[in-house]
Amino acid sequence: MGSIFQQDMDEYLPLRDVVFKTLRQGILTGELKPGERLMEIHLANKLGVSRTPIREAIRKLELEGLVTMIPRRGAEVAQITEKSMKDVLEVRKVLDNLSVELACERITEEEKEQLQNACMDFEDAVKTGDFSMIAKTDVAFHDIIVAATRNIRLSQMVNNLAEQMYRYRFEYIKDSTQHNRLVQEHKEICDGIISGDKEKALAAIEAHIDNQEIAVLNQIRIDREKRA
Amino acid sequence: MGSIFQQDMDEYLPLRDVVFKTLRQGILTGELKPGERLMEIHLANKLGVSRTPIREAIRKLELEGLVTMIPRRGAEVAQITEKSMKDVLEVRKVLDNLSVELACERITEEEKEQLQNACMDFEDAVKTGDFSMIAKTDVAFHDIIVAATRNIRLSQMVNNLAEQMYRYRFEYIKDSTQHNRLVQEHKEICDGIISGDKEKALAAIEAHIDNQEIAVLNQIRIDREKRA
DNA sequence: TTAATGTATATTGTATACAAAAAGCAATTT
DNA sequence: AAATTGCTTTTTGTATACAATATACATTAA
Repeated sequence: MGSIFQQDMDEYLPLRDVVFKTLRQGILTGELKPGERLMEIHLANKLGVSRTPIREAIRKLELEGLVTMIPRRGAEVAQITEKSMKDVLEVRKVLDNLSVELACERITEEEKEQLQNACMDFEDAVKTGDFSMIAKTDVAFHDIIVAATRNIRLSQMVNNLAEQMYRYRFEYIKDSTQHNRLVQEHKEICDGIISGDKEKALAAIEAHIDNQEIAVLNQIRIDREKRA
Repeated sequence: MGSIFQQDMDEYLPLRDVVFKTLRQGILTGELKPGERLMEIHLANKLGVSRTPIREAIRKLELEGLVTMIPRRGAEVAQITEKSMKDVLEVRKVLDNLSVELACERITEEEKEQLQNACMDFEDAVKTGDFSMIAKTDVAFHDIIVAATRNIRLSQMVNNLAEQMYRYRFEYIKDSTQHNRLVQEHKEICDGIISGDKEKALAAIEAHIDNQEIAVLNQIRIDREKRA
């Protein structure tokens, strides 16, 4: 009994969180472009809520670094510059290394299975060529790794940093010449963690991030040239 | 000319930010205790503002990890557990290492001077025994190091992590048997960075954090025993 | 034409009002 | 005595109203 009620309870989310997720999604997919102003009344009308939840959502996005506040002028979608992305990557490298290291030490047998499956799901998604599926299975794979660290704060921080780059991920994923390499990198990370071979896993994750760095910085330069 | 106007402009802060800083300060100093509920009307009356800025400040504290939200029940000051502190420290270690490493590479001559001065200020503060002065000069010292990394995001993250431990810092600083060691550690970090000797600086910062870890975890156990 | 000024409009900042849910408590029942 | 029910109070969640500021645009003067 009680299943429907329980379900209803679980599904309850304050509007501010719904708005928060919606706006974040919009920023990460590029629907809301860097520099675009986030005007409260406009958003409120669009989402069918009042200004209050909009404002509270913006406060959180502000701390996440996805929007920039200008006092008495409001919020705008944060610009992505080469510098800001290099800053993110500089931190991400050490935190991803830490994640993999801890995951090697702390992963459970159950999670090993999940990781193996996620790795295969990603491979399948790449084969189908469905971009949104590729993106989804990629996130799922990395989520299992950070969860295996047993460190919630680390998970949050790594996710937040990864998020900053999701804004470029579509371009990255669309480049199908990279696909085989991506699958190969995932497999090596997966093998390394499952076999507890830290060195192998670390080398693989480092290569993985380095390649992302090249792709993202390249994309930024392309975007800049387009504008110029 | 225009100096007063300019000053007024600089001093403008939305109430939400004033409230944010006030509440954060309250949490870090322990005036607001872990588990204590943050009731909006009560805080609004106490600070002489309406609920709106209070709510927006709480949204930010939520993302900083200083308050915990319970839907339809409101916010409370986040509990500090041994686990949560170990999580923080695990991340802090690698980010502090990164900070020192980058600072070694990127610090300017001007900053070297500032660092040297900050190091001496800290020594002086310790000699006087003024706790709030010790805390202040300690923060100033570390601020110079993170600023020297030229990585704003890293700075924010390190500061946020350090913040989590400020909640215990007073106990730590009060223990005067530690003072000489603290000064010594600061000196070694300072020397290492100024001379560009990464290994020395890294060894020193690691020892510094390790000692803080011992002190903080110890304090948590003491607090727990008090409660029991 | 450019710069400056004034006015209207749009937008944020803050306060308040109203609705919905949770918590506390007393009366009642078992 | 313990549990349950219903009522009251408190508190959050959301919407709206009002005030202060910034922006845009037209008008005027140099």
